[in-house]
Amino acid sequence: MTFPAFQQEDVKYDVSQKLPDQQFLLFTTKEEDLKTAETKKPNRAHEYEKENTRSVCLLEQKRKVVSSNIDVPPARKSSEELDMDKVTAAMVLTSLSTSPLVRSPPVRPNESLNGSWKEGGFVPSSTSSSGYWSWNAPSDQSNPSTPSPPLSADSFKVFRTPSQTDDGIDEAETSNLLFDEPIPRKRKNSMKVMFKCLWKNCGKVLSTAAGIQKHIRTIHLGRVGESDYSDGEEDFYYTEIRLNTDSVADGLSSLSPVSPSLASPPAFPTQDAIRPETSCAKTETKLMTPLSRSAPTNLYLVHTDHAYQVSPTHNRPAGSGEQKQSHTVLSSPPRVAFGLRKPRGEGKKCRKVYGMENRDMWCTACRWKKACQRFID
DNA sequence: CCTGCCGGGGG
DNA sequence: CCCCCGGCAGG
Repeated sequence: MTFPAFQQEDVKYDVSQKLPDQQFLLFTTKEEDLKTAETKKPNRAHEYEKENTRSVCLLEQKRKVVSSNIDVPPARKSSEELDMDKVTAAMVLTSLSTSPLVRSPPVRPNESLNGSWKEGGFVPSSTSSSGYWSWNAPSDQSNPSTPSPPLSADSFKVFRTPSQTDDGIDEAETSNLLFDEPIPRKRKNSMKVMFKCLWKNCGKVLSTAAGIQKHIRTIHLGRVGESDYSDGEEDFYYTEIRLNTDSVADGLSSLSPVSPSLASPPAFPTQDAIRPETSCAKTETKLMTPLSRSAPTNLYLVHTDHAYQVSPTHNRPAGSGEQKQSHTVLSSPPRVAFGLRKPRGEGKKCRKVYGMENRDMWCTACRWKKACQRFID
């Protein structure tokens, strides 16, 4: 009698906070559907996938709704963050409008060069719950001053004259060498790496990846309780930017068709692409958003991340690959460059797993003779 | 050989 | 879009 109200309140709050978990519900439900369907109609496997994608979108929307409806509990921000915010916001704007952005070649932790992932494939480590984040969290902690995400400097590759394939390899190697250097000696002074929130109408800029992630997590995703937990989603809503504190020379040099010296991105391939599936992977290892794998691999050749800077409005859904393209561009595709096929996955594929007889159990991609989405290497 | 899957084409 | 499949290329 006296506590009903209290309880209600409690529940309400709980629900909203937990919304993200809805995802699992969706999937679970779907799975059941699938199972029942499986016994009847062939071809549902692929529908399952469709649904899956849809679910993700749904979830996405829900989150947005939640984050805007709920008055997100005052996320705790460090005063540092706040200051950064203001001071840099202006800088960012200026720099954005003045020159093309140049991503700092992120200093890659060795692990990423030969870790559990390779060439765009990313195998979530099963040993730790945070495995999916191997690049993100760790690099952040150990390297507070360096950008962690696979960021890229973008554009110049686009200007390169399409040369033969060997060239690509060459470049990749060169890049790798450069990684060892602390930083591309050319222009590193007075460069500040910041992270900008891409959430609609936000544009917050923080100095650390961790900071921006937390920001997104708490403010936009409405995950307040679990400040540590991260399914990687935040990464979709921020991008790295470089602030030139003293000149514009930077922007110019980046435009120069001949500045391979700069193009020294960590061999950090399409890992982002995996991100979308990260959450799913937890429960459903075999499912992932379409394109997540193949798209990025192809796109990084063409993409200039400007589009994304300007219109951070879109969400990750299907085009997951694109969203993060900005980060991926600079990263030199390991040993593959232009027109070269990607190394070909080696893991089991639908065809092998289910056999020709059960073709209808294959993932859509496999059925279409595309890169398998279910058993990613 | 077999197999993954790109590129391209048809509905 | 969704779907197929020729044919190339790695193993």
